[in-house]
Amino acid sequence: MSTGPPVGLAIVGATATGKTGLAVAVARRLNGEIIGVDSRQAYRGMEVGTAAPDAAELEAVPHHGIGFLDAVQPYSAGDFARRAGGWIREITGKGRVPILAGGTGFFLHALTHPVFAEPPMDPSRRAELRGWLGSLAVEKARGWSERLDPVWSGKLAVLDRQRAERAIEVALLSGRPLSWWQERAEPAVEPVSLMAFGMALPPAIHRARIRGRIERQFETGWPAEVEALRAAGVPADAPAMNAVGYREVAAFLDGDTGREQVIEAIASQSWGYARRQRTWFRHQVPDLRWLDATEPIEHLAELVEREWRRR
RNA sequence: GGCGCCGUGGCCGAGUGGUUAGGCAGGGGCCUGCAAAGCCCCGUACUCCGGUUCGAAUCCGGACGGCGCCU
Repeated sequence: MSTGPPVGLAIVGATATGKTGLAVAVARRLNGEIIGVDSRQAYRGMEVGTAAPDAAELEAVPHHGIGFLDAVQPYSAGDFARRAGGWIREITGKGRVPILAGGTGFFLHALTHPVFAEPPMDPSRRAELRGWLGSLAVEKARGWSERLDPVWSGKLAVLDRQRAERAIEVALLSGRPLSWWQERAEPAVEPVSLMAFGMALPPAIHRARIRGRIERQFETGWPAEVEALRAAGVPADAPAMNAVGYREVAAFLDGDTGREQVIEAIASQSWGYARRQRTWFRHQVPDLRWLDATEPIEHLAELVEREWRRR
């Protein structure tokens, strides 16, 4: 992946393919530490719903990037890349092996193919701008984006709202179009080279695992977790709250939908997410070595260990 | 056995002589800081066999299947 000898391992794949377990097993063999590449497990108080590493796993191997943010704090690809860069240096400095594990492909990408160093943008102006943009019709936003940054706006087959707004924001707040920054600005971090493995599962088995996991999550306190987040005053539109299932569990708590129905809905959401992940890894991570995730974890860990040592 | 109603793509469901309904499910894809997010694309189906017609999923007849009622 990227140029140069790999400084660490990456274990990626769609949800519920067993990344966490494999990462821990590999870390034990290689004297490694794990860096969570997960935009939602990064939040505190969402352990159950995001299927974050459990206490035993956290104790067995040092983890970074897991459960360290409040639900209201934003977490972006750039944030991740900067932090991960630091964690990697720290781990490597101890003579240990960094193992990047998780399903947020874009975050990993921001590390191997760094995003540009973003100029500072006034937060209050930004908030104000966002408010205004939110009230715009998509076509309007698209129009502004095209005017402020025709280069960027012409790149995508279809300019969606999120990206149009981003282009407008950067152009207005930084004084330069997004495409300018992308082309000329310094990268946010030094590119990192990793040896990447992907966990793959046949569809039927994968679906069954997803389904089973959701049921387990319900049994191990997902509803209570959502209850606690609400009690803590976390608003429904907090950055962390659009994680798969949280809205559904909230509806369940309110008595709007039955348990079976909610589980069904979450399974369907998760499957859609898993598909997007698969597509991403398939196309965005070159030299990804696919692993048959139906194999026993220790067997896979041994395989990864061998590959790593041979590097 | 008789009478009536119905038979649309994986499912649901409009249409009723000549344009791709639509929804769900499923699949493929995009992605330079909201990424567990956001977004794009993909199915010519009408139970079967005859007939009427320039033309039928749509009309007529029959077969088969389902449902209901009757004897």
